[in-house]
Amino acid sequence: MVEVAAKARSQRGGRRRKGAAPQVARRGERREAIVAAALEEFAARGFAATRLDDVARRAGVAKGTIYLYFRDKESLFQELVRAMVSPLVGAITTAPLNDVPIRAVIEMIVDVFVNQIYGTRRKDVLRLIISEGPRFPKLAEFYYREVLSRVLPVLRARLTLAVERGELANDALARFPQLLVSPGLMAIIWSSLFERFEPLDVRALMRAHLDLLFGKGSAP
Amino acid sequence: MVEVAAKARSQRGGRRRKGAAPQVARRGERREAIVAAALEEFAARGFAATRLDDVARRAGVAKGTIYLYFRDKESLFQELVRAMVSPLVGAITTAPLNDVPIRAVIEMIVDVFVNQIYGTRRKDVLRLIISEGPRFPKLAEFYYREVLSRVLPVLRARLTLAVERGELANDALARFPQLLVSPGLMAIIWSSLFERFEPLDVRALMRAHLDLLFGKGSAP
Amino acid sequence: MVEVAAKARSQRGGRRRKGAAPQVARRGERREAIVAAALEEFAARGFAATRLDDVARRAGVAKGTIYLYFRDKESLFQELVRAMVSPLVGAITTAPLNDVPIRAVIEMIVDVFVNQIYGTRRKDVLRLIISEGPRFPKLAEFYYREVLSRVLPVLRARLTLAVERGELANDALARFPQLLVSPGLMAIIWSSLFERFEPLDVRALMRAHLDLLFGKGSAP
Amino acid sequence: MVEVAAKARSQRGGRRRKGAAPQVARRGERREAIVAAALEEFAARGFAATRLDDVARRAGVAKGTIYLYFRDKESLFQELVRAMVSPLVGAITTAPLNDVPIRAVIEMIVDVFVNQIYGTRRKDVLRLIISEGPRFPKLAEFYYREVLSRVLPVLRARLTLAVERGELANDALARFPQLLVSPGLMAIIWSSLFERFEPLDVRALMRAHLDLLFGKGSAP
DNA sequence: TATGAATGAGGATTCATTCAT
DNA sequence: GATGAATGAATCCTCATTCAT
Repeated sequence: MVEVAAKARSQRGGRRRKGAAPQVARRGERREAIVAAALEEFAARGFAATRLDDVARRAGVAKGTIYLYFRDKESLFQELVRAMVSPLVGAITTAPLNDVPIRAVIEMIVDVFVNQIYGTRRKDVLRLIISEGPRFPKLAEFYYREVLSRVLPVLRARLTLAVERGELANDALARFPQLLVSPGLMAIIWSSLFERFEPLDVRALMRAHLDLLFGKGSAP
Repeated sequence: MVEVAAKARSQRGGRRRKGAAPQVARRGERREAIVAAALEEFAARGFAATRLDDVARRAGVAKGTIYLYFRDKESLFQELVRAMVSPLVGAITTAPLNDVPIRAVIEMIVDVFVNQIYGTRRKDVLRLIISEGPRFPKLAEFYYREVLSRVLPVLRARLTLAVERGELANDALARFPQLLVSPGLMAIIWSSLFERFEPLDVRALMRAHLDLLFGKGSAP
Repeated sequence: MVEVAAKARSQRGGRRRKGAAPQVARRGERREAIVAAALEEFAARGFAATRLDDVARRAGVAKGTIYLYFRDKESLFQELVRAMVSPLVGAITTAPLNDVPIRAVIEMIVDVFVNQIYGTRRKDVLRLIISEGPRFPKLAEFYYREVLSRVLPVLRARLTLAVERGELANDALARFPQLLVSPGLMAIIWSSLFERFEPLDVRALMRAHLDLLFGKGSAP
Repeated sequence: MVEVAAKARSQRGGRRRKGAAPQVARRGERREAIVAAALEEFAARGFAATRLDDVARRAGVAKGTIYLYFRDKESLFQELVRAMVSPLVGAITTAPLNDVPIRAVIEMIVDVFVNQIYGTRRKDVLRLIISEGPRFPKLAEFYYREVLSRVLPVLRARLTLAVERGELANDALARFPQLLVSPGLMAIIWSSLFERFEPLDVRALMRAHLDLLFGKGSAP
């Protein structure tokens, strides 16, 4: 807003509004600040127990401001999830999977999970989907439509190809690609519940998972 | 004006039986009815969004009656989880695992999961632990203490033995027994979120999981 | 069934102005309106039997508004008492008592009681302290600390001086300054209980009290 | 009840009711136990904050039993006060006051206050009348009718006689007999609020009060 | 008579949402 | 646009009162 205002002033000799507090700049940034704050709060308390008051405070805006960007609490929640989930889909679906050995494909997926999800806020988003999904059918639907219905077929196709090519010993993974990612799910849930009692080394867990799939020591 | 207040406040008090709601007889049954109703409601709405009013109505008791059996909403929730989880532990930890081939052990575990958890209300309880655990540290602790810290070591020991005996090709499972059950977790979560878009055949999923672990067609 | 809960719970939220209730303008005035309304209600019904709903209605604000100004019912009650009591202390403790004849001092005290307490809302506040004090130890402590522990020593000192100067026939008052004000207490209690059966003329009562202390007809 | 039952059995060969817990004996005693328990609780918490549950527990009876003896909470409260207050009235109104010097009369009153009221549970009853009276018009009326309207005229008559006889220097007390007892009121209230900060010696206070009325050292 | 489990109206408190400024 | 004071519906929990046993 500061920059915008300056530009406006030079263009038409305008005047800045009286005594405004230091504001987050342009509209987009404000929205992002709210989304970021909301993620923190929703992740920490869940949907129902999160107070918009706290979201506003954390975002550095007034409570009413949230309603300038989102219809209501539920919209904020759903848009937050959408905003965090969407960017991820493209990466996987557009990668040229067929020209790469299946093990490399799977290791790439594991890598993406560890680095792009588990190591980031997206982990919290996934946890929110798991926790709150049953109460937000639209959310589950969105996730299924935007993510699963795009990623799973691609994955299934590549895995089926791998079976046909003899890259995989059997068709278990091809029929249930979910088995590929279930350890990731486990890691997310474990960390949110039992980390303090018994930490879980995700990388080691995922490597062990690969060992199970391909046999320990197989060349990558 | 002064005079009416005290009298007015004394006008409370209940009446019995509104002529509906199947009355449960003894104390134990009533408690169970409340727990059962609470499980339904908590599973459907989550902890925060569940109204004790609804629990009471579903249990066929008055709102106040719940408080004769449970200190408050949180106690009801936690005791509900405990009551559902506790009975399961004994079965696994006391089984004579060492005298049985590892594949049989694992198939038994899969069986228990499918029949004693996935096919019952315990599935919902597990989902509740996953969803609400982060907000109820005591619950996560309880589950870790009562279930994981008992079951995992036993499992780990048996899997380690299997590695030593050459029953397993590598130590991945022994180091991360979580990998054994992660498909179960996946199934629970999938069913709660995506069942309506794409049903998941748990038995087939678990069989595929076994295929991955032991190779398809290996003798059971 | 699962789907409706979250949405339903979001349907809350207020609307403004129901087209009645005199709206109070600034923040300070609103707070005062609440305090004034609370005093009326607490005085009429006592702490426990007072409904914040009624306080809000009387103050012309919504129930929730009270919580913008006071943490809870108890805070409202205690702050109300403090706000009414505090202003009074200064007057007495700063008066130059030693340069005035003891009779004048005592008559001033009687005057202050009759005009600043008995003839005002402070009478109700005192009655509240008497009635509710045993249940609000903090309140009794506050009153002792802010009022009694300041006023009594000053009074005692002046009365002791009066004995030494021969202004008083004996040291009864100096040792128990409470005797000086006990008729005032009696008046407050009598009026709250028996006014309708037998009105009590406070001024006459206090004059009779003075007659007892100094002998009737003594020069003022 | 044990004795009664034994007698009954010997008289008509009766049988005791099955498995009764050890009970407070005859009806009157039970009622008294309830009243005694109620006094403790009401004195400690006030009318509104007292739970009949606690009264029942303290009395060693079931909650429902209270309703066999008293219509409701308010009745219990009022009857409790009545039961404690009534016995006291006779003593004062029937004493042959006219044949005794006024100082002896007053000292007797002070004595009765110290020993029969301040030193007993009646102190608590008086405090309850003071605290709760405004909310229980019937109670205030009862007290006025049963106590004040009987005692005050007698007292006033004797004090007037004392004035006429020259036993008293002026008519202050005769016109406001309340002045005679206001220190007692003060003592009750002080003890309930400020005892822990500054104990009050009632006997000394009342003696000082007498000193004020009659001059220190006057022969009793 | 006595019991105490059950009832459900009542009231304190919270917080999503609105809207005057 | 931005603010945040105000609103009031919603819900937890209490406890006087009832009544089946």
